[in-house]
Amino acid sequence: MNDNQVNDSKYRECVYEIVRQIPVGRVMTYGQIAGILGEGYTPRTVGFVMHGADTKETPWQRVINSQGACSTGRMTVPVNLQQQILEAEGVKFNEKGRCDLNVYRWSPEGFEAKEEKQPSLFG
DNA sequence: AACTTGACGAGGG
DNA sequence: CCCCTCGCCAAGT
Repeated sequence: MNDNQVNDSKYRECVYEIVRQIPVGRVMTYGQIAGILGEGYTPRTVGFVMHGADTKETPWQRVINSQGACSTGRMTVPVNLQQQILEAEGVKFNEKGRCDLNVYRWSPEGFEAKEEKQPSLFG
């Protein structure tokens, strides 16, 4: 019996599912993922869940904070490792360690609707 | 069962 | 623009 423990990590799986869909050169914020999952999910918990992500199966580096910066801080990984990986994927960071979310922020299909300019439906 | 911690976000000064 | 505070919820002790 070793396949029943997967059922317990259902909460985390939802987060990983979205993160794995982030294409190369793109990023998402913790709050954005929390907003998509909604029920019981908050930026705080998403970050906590991401902390347990598999570095070989989940592109954890593509998840950054709302400021467009890496929040890893002084975690188990070397300083700014996340930023280094993203830069290798094509994401540009400024000297403040922040990138332009208006350019790199990505959303899964069905959740990108936010500023859809209606082509003058009646005029 | 209760308290504390944590890869966050928004608001106020 | 930077710093501080409150809210938010899961997991560890």
